[in-house]
Amino acid sequence: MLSEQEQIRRESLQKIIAYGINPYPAEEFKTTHYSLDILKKYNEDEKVIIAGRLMRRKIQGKASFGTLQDAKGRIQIYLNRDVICPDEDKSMYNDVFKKWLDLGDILGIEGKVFKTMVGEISINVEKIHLLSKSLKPLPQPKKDSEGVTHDAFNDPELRYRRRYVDLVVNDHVKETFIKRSKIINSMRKFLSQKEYIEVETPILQSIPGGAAARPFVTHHNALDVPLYLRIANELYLKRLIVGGFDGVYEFAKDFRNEGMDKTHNPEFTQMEMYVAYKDYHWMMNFTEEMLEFICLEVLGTTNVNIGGEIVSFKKPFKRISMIDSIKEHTGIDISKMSELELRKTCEKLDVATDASMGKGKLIDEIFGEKCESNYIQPTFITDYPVEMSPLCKKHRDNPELTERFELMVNGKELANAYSELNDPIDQKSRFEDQVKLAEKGDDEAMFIDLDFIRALEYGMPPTSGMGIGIDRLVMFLCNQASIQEVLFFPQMKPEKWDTGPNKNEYLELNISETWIQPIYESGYTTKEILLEAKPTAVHQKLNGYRKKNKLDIPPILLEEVQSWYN
RNA sequence: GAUUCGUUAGCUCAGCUGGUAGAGCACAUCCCUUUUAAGGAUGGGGUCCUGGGUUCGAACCCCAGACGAAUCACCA
Repeated sequence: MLSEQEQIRRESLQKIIAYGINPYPAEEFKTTHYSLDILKKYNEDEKVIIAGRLMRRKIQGKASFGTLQDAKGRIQIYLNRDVICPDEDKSMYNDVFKKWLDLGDILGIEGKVFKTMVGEISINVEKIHLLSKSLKPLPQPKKDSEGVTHDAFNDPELRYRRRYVDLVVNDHVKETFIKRSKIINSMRKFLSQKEYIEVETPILQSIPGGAAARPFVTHHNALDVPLYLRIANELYLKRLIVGGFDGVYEFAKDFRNEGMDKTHNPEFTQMEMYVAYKDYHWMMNFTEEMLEFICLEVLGTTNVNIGGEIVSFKKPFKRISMIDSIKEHTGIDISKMSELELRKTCEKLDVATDASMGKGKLIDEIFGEKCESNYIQPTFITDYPVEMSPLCKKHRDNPELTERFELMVNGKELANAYSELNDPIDQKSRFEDQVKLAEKGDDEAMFIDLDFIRALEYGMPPTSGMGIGIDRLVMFLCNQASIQEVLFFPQMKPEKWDTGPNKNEYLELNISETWIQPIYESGYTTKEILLEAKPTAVHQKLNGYRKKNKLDIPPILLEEVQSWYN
């Protein structure tokens, strides 16, 4: 059922076609300017051609004002009847513009630049072209002279499901996504300046490796094998290092079949990179250099407002080992503790544990509970317990630790990096430990990837690798608290659509075509629902519907309704 | 997964103690040749998320469900 406004727009569409205008023309429309160009450089009487969406219209007799919104901004247009229609025939203004065009229509405008009496740069329209008719009314937020928005389009569900509307109507949304693009470009520029190679690796993987997470499963028909959407691309990028590239990186969509919240979406973007002959100390320097570069290039400053805190991305960032961090925040030195002592410490600190947790997991819990959220300013946390990191090289000074760092910003993980494990024998035994975890029921334990082991057996140079969450980085640099604000189309439950009546079902009952839609619209959406109702009630409801919608058909007779029930 | 909140016109939202469904913008008609959030006048527009229940009577109370948001838990 169309709303009144939608019906009116469809009627206007018909009138436009009857008048001889194609509402959806095929031809290229050549523009000379963007709105922004005209506003930036005022050239009185300059002839311009622009295209965009009509966002405001104010008709005042023979003159009208409007606002045209294009990809770069908005500009006011002025229409005078006798300028648009210099001849006798005034229908282009009186009918087409005033009656049949609507807010939201895409128009091409030819005219001359001028300033109104109030001094606003505008276009005096000489010719108007309909480029696409809009059949659904847009929300109409208004900004007042103090910059306060009234009637903002701000229902999150509508905004995410109809992002196209959100983008048309909410300027700041577009800005966020433009900035996202700039951040990614800037990172790519930085990596490419180092002469690393941008690569692409499989998204469909038969063994989902490189991280601890539950995968999405799919099936390949021709090969008749299960395939997984990648949870990471780490193992493939390392194979390329084996193959002799010194530096590779990939901007990768990864997929994890886990819970969603304001920092997690089932598909998300990571940039992973691997560089041969480096270690995690080198990678820390590299990471802070890269982030500083991006901030300066995109924002022009290293001071970033994140949720009201000023966070400085000026290098160097603070570095602290996990054990020292725990010492700093709890006053307890856990470095020499046994598993039992750690468990007691957890109890004392009120950190929840369970029996399956090993030494490493216990340490990680303490850190997660007591330390992590304190790191607002960028901080490298280094030297994680070995159980947590099956793909990471053991620490050169302490075999219980690994050469790993995570970069914490605003209490959240932004990046994760290792001195990569390149000892195939050690790697195999770490994978086997994961298999044992899986057998114990850990559904996030890693799969064993024998081909990856084989690759390491051919020899991988010492390498450092790093992954950085692009969505989170964008959230930080755009000061957005929710991942949904930095993804065009965040994951949502599928929308339910009213697909209309199943006609055959009604025809089976000998119901005439003309009454099917009214029956459906009256709430009898299936045969079963209709047959459960009383014929007299249906009869009344249908004639009520006929009257209300002013249907041009005779009222239905009770006998006819009753005949459906026999 | 738990708890809380929300769902009323195209959009943003009111709607008291259960008693005929409201406003602003948008839309339509008429008037108006430079408006600045929205010139003036008049008018049309509703599956009050869905399904049950209570009641003489439900947008409102009760039960179940759908969708969304926040917090927490789980998870990187």
